[in-house]
Amino acid sequence: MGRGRVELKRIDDKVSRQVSFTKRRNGLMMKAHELSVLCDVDLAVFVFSGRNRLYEFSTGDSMTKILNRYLDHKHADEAARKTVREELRLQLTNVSSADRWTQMIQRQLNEHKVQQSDVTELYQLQKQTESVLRQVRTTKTQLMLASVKNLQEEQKQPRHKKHLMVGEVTTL
Amino acid sequence: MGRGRVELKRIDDKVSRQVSFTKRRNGLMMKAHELSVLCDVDLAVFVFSGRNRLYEFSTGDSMTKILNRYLDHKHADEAARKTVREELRLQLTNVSSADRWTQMIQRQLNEHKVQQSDVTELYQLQKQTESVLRQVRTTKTQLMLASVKNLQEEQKQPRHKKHLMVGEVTTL
DNA sequence: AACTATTTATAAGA
DNA sequence: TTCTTATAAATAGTT
Repeated sequence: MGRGRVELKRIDDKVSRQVSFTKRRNGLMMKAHELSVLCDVDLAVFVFSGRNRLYEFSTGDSMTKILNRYLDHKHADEAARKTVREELRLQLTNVSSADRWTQMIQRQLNEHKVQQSDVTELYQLQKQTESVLRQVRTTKTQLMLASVKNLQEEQKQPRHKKHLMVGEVTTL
Repeated sequence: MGRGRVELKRIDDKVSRQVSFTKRRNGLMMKAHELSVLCDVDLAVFVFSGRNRLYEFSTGDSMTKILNRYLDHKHADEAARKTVREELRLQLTNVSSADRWTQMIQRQLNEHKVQQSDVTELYQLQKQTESVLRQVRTTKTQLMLASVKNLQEEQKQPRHKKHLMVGEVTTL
């Protein structure tokens, strides 16, 4: 859909690849949204950029629910994993530390100090919250990438590590 | 991309909806594949049909493995994560100002603890942080609107310390 | 399941 | 980078 014919292989030119990435990523998300609305279905899309950024789209249901649904499909016939899955669902349903954290912050906002502050102060607070958000996103992405890397290595020679350190990602 | 214009709402006719679903689902998967190859990125797409059938695409089938791995390690990491959560909660309890909690969260993220938690949990944290951010923005907007209204009523000159000029509102 | 008339997406160019 | 445009590609309605 452009002036040239598209050959299905990695775009060599870095700039073209980046531009194409942005355009096609937006196109994909739009298509996903249209599909979900027009055909009344649930779906989810994750895209990881080369710069370790996560772009995602999912329908009404939270990503957590969609992932659970996905896992249900994947392991519906694996009895061995049923217990784990149930635990996961319980944990996700229950109030977690993150919930408590949020409630704490919201209480902070609702109580005295912050509401009485002026716009400039709130602007600072917004920036700080955005900063936290970026870190959470980055951490999440790094974790997922670490899983990928670990997986690749494990396919070559099995490890016994229980989990991953983010530091391992840097060599990707 | 067809004879009629597309209106973004659920297709009423069941047959048309099913046909569109098949066509657009295939299109979406194709687009996802092209994006991953052309731009050399990892991605995953899940689509659930109305009959709860799963259609998926992911690069190098890594997403399935990542999620499986996530489940596999859920048990092993549980104990350690619980400790971290409790620690985090205790520290947050003692936080009194917005600055303090922001710094606290950031330190938590920077140290190895939260980074060892799983992706889904971080996703929850992200969503909740976004929720806080929305609340901060709303409060800020309300304050700004109040400031504007105040300015108009006062018909005063240069702003008061806690007020903003109208022109500034749009840039915050 | 094929076929096209059209709309839509996007690769290049400006 | 953002916008414009020529063209390829997707697809809605039809057969």
